[in-house]
Amino acid sequence: MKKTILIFGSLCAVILLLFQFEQWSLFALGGSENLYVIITGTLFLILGMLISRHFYIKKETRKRQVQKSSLSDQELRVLNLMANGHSNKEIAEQLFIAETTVKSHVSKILLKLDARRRTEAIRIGRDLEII
Amino acid sequence: MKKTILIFGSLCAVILLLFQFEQWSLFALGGSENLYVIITGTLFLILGMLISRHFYIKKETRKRQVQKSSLSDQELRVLNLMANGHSNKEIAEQLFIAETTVKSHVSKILLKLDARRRTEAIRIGRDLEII
DNA sequence: ACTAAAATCCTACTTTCGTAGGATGTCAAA
DNA sequence: TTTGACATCCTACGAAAGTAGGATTTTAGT
Repeated sequence: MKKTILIFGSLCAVILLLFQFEQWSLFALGGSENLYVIITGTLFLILGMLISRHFYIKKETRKRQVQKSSLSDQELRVLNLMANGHSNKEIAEQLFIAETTVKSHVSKILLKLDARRRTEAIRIGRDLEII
Repeated sequence: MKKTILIFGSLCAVILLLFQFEQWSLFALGGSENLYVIITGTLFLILGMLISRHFYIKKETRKRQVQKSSLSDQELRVLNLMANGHSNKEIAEQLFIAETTVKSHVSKILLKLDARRRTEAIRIGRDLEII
């Protein structure tokens, strides 16, 4: 939120500066209106692109709401390995535990995240940004 | 390719029209340079946003064409539904095809992406930015 | 028109995943 | 001390997922 306000404030400042520059250029450039128009237009063009870009980037990274999920540390580790495409067996090997234990963890993850499949759990985990 | 040329041509036409409008407004608005500047700037602003937007969209669609070289349209649809956590049965229902067909598609996806599990295929798809 | 790829469907089979329902041990808070 | 969450492991079963090896029909490119 604060970041948004800062960026918006900066943009307003830039706009004001541009207007200042225009007023100055009115005297400086005198009668050559064409050049003046081109410069002003170009500046606004750049500004427009920056603003557009800003909103596009915002749109992509808008889901920043990190919900503290009820997953334990180990469950989170399992979920991450799952999301990396590992099988229960592989996860067991990497965490030095039995495959049955991994299954227990997975079942609890599905329960806690209200998912019916590991792929759904992964999607939910991504949505909650806990992966 | 032809589409690109058409879009680019259209943009050039728009720019030329804008310049035309500027020349006209020089006479029409007379001494009120401030209003003139604001209008011109705004038009360029909009143009800048449109151009920027155009390139952003292009950037996204360019990645989509990388995918087309490997995965077919339907396979891509299946992969996306998979990534959303759907089962083969659910995917079949959503695409109005048989579950066996979905299995065929999934097998080909795994082959093409060199994955051994659907979760791995999802991860690879994300890495390749085709999801 | 011919051809290659895509899309559709199938049977039969193996493997992996997920559930149900336990048991045991640790460790921290009430 | 009791309670509860966490972590570990198990058997047995059913449900998905994935493989192998077909077949047919559309669709798009040369």
